[in-house]
Parts: sequence; structure tokens; C-alpha cells
Amino acid sequence: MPTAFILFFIYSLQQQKQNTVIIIAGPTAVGKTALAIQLAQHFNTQIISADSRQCFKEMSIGTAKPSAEELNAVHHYFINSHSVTEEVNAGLYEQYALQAADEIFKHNTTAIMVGGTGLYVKAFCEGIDEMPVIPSTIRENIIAQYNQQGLSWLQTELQTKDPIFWNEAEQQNPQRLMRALEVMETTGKSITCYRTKNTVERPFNIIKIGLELPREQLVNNINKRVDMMVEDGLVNEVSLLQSCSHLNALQTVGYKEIFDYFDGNSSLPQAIEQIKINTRQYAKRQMTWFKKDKDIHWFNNYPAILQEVLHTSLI
RNA sequence: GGUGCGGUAGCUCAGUCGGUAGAGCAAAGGACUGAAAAUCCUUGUGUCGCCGGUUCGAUCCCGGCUCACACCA
Repeated sequence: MPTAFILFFIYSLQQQKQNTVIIIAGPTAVGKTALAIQLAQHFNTQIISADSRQCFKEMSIGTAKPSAEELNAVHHYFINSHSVTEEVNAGLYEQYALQAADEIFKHNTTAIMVGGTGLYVKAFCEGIDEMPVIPSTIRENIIAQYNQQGLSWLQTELQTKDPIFWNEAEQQNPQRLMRALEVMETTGKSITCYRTKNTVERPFNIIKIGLELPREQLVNNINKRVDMMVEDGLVNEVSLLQSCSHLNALQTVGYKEIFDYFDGNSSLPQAIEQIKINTRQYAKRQMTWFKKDKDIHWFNNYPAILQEVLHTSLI
């Protein structure tokens, strides 16, 4: 039983509440999927993905989804559950994942969550504040004006319309500024009014496990995986999505670089190299996020642990 | 062999009318409550090809060498 080492650790953390969600976090290409499936099989339970891109059914190769066999072996929530044309965000994810956990707890006391989207994991564990629904016309209008008039226009808008937010804002970050502006224009209230910083107590245990690899090894995994994606037909997958390239779902490593290639802005080898670089940077951002979470129990060099434990079955 | 152009940060290059240099990218670190595989912030990095000359002082001017590229033979 290769997951023995981590299982032993999980059992040592048993708590008072009946139900438990075991969360596997970590950077891309570290080996989260394989561990999650082993754990799910051990507990005879199901998996909730916490990945903001694998939920899209049109995007498979470039998002490194679990294989068909893996999906067959263990039921996954939030994989292939949405279309790229649908809006998916952290608030929606919280609701979706809580429901999925409820479903699983009907038949099991343990659920597995796995994914690299830190904000989604946080929304699930701690809750995310109720926010007003923004009419799409307001959002589109703001985006259009920003594209036309630039950052300084956005900055002036916020300075005059929402000075409370402005004082604590990332003043160079257009996405954050546009978000605050759309809330102000919709409700007349500052987005800061909606941020309670309260964390919700969930009616189940949460055990967080983080997987980490030495930098060099992770880069190696990333490079190999990107080459594999290309062999598996990444270019073709992306070509089928060309008409969707403007959608949020397609603002994704592995897709935007191939769009650049289609647009004649780079050669294919250049695009592939850029995917590797951008994936590396993405993995780094993931680590920056997860390292801040003091509840995560880290396992370094997990494959090496596996090798060690394979022969000394603890369970 | 001759002519031309070049050799400056890990990469692509800018620059110094002579006072030992700076952009982009990469890299490293960080932030992040409805776009989060997104978005944003911070930070280095150097025998300025080698040897000599002129000069108080050379990466810059001069001479030689060397390497790369292009063209001519």
C-alpha cells in the first residue's frame, strides 16, 4: 500500500467530528492526482477537484486532467462539470464543493479534495463572503472603458468613487480595481463593506496535506509533461477552441501560448518553451500561496517517501 | 585571403562626445475574497572578447590578436 506513510499520518490526526475531508494541495506536476486516487481507493470514497481549469469539459490535454482510466476508477466532482462558456468562480466553487461533500458523506465518512487552486481550497475551508451579483452590462462596460482609456482612468474612478478601498488597494492591479468599481457601481457601496474576514466553521474535519518536490525535480516534471501534452495533441485541442480564446477559461497556461502561435506571434517551439516557463512561474505562485497556510502538513519529495515505504507496510 | 559588421547581465540588445554601465525577458522573493493556470508588487545579476598603446583615468580613442556572421575572391 504505497500511501501508507501518509495514511499513517492521517490516522494520527483523527478528530472528534465524524466526517473528514482530506485535502491534497501543492504545485502543478508534483503528483497530487496519483496520491488522491490512491487515497480515494483506500477509503473507498470519491474526489472533489479544486482546480479552476480541469472543470471545463473542452479542456483536457492542456490542463493535465486525470486520465480516462483514473476518472473511471474513482468518481471526481468538478471535473468536466462545466463548459468554457459558463462563468465559474470561487464563490460558485464553494457552493459546488460543499454540495459534493454532502453527497459523499451520505455514504462515506471521508472525502478527498485535490487541486492547485489555492483560492478555491480556501473558499471551501473557510468560506468566502457573500457578494452582490454584478449585471453583465456593468462589468462589460467597465472592461471596455478600461481597454479604451487605460489604467489611469481606472485609478481616477476609484479615487473619487471609492476612496476607502483606494487607500488600501493594489493601485496598479487593474483586475482588483475593476472588481471594486463594478461593486460600487452596482450597489453604491464599497467592496470593503462586503469583506467581513470571518471564517466559517465547517461541520467536518479538514486535514490538509501538501506535496512538495525539490525545485529541479519539479521543473523536470513540468518539462516532461509539457512535451507529453504536445505529443498527445495539445495543438489540436487548442485549435478547436480558437473561437473561445477571449473567454476567461482560456486565459490558461498551455492555451494562450498556442493561440500566440496560431496568431503568428511565435513559432511552435517558442510557444512550447513559453508554456514551460509559464508553468514554472505558476507553480512558484502556487507554492507562495500554500506556504502561507499553516494548517498544511508538508511532505517533501513524496515519490522518494513512496519508494521507502513501499516495502515497510505500516497499514 | 580581402572587405564589412559585431563580441557589454543567464538570453536579446541599448549606452557611455573618456570618469568602471541599463532596458526587456529569464531568475529569486512576495501579495492576492467572484478573472486566481488570472492579476499585481519588489530585487540582484557584470574581468563591458584578449593583449598592448595614448591618458591622471579606457568598456568607449588607437594598434594587434581572436571568435562569430555577411559579402567579395
